Amino acid sequence: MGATKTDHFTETQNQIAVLAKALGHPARVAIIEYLMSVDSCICGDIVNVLPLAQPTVSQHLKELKNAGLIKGNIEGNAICYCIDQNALETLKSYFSVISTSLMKKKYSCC
Amino acid sequence: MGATKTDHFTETQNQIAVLAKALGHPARVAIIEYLMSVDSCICGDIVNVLPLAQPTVSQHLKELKNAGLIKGNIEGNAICYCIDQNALETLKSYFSVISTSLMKKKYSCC
DNA sequence: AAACTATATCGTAATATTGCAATATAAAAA
DNA sequence: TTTTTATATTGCAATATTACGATATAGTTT
Repeated sequence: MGATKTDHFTETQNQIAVLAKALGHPARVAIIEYLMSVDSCICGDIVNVLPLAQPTVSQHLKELKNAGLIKGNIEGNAICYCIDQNALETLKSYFSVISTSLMKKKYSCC
Repeated sequence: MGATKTDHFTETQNQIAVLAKALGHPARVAIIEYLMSVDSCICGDIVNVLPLAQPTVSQHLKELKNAGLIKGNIEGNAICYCIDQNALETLKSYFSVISTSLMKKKYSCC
């Protein structure tokens, strides 16, 4: 069918999946890294940095925004995008907990 | 066209995207969480824990394995799956660096 | 106002994902 | 050896994603 059964999973599982899915494309990872590399949020530029056509980049930005990973403000002519710190913090915490917990267990049967 | 332009991005960008994509479905997040919740790696059970049919679960497991997030060993009748610590460590580090770096910048123009 | 700039949306083709019934495989138990 | 148990594979339908040309929108500059 192709439609994800969202309602069968926990809030957290769905939230992590949404964030992870948004980062499940190298272009979108590249966008985040670019937004990191510039000190403040940046208006424009993003299209010129990526090896993709403008509509494609626009679409990727939309997906990042829908997932809550970035925010965008209209700034006159251009649009100012920047990373949503909360979303990144969520991912950091989630994987920190898992990874740390794994190390404590020293579990390695495979 | 629908085919990701993998070759235009960095090694890291592609690696993170592969791992993130694998976690881009709540069922696969749930699988990781279940593997965490049991102390050692577990043979069987996974199908009974998820609200999905056996072939669907099998497919999700395959994707997690292809992405390098889990490992599987044949254990007689059953198969023993467990989390690949390295992959989780990679994700932890990646998001830690970004999140910490963001906090230092205290960048919040949007 | 006309031209330019930055970004979004529409339409569409190619491909990928999700889900499952049916079936295959292979080890274990009877 | 037949049956049971655990998992994988195949085939297929429904849907989603990726990419981009063409076009729209809206602010800026001239």
